[in-house]
Amino acid sequence: MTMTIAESQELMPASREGRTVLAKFFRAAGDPGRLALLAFIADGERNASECVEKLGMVQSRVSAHLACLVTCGFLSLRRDGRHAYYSIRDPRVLVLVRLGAELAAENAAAVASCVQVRK
Amino acid sequence: MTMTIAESQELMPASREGRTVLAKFFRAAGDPGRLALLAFIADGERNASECVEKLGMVQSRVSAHLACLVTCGFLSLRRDGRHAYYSIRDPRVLVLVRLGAELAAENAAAVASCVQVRK
DNA sequence: ACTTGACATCCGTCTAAACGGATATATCAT
DNA sequence: ATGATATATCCGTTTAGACGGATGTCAAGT
Repeated sequence: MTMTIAESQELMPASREGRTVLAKFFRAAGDPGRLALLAFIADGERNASECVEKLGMVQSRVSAHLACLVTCGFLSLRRDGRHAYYSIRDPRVLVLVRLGAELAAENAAAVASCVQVRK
Repeated sequence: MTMTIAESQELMPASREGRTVLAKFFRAAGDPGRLALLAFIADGERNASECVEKLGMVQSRVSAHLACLVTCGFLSLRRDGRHAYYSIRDPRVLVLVRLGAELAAENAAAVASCVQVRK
């Protein structure tokens, strides 16, 4: 059985549903507010109010974004009393974001000009 | 000057505009159709009609998706006569997608259930 | 028990963006 | 020159999703 180099390690799920999940995962990273949260929390565990204070987003937005990042596997949640503490769930999350940042930065002008993804 | 481990290598741009670009970049990867195109083209250089034929998307969609992937630095474009040939622009693109696929797969059920990112 | 503070959820509004059909452009063949 | 084929662009329609305000829930302090 022959296979190309690209095939030799599976790139992504072959099923439609698998790709849909992967697309959702990437879109979870595809919001500036959520990226700002990731960056802030990458610095160390943070609770929700610290995030609100630091990022100057309204509390309901921050809460929803954090919930999204937890559900999609970027953050983990630890509850303590009335506080909710968020931290990076897996170091690979940071690897992914760094790699994306690297590739995006090399193309920043072009990416910024993309009309399909406008904002 | 002290810094945390997370800070020791820059995670992402600190500026609002930089994060916006990064968010756009991730959203370019955040569409099932574009992911299917990436997977197909990862197998080897393809022209647009091959993509249309293989993926069963309408031609206008495929064309727009491919343009987006080129602009955002996922694919490179080579023109030959009336054909447009697309290939993966940088092996790191595949690394990024694989890593995303890995993380998404570990959380597939949760990701699928995320209400912030619905489909 | 009541209040306060932390967080989550609901809701209406508005913009982003996916979609497919139609059309434009450009290249090649005859 | 004409027609056919490959790709790109335009457009209207529809859904996804970001946003902030209001409200709900739940734990701690008094």
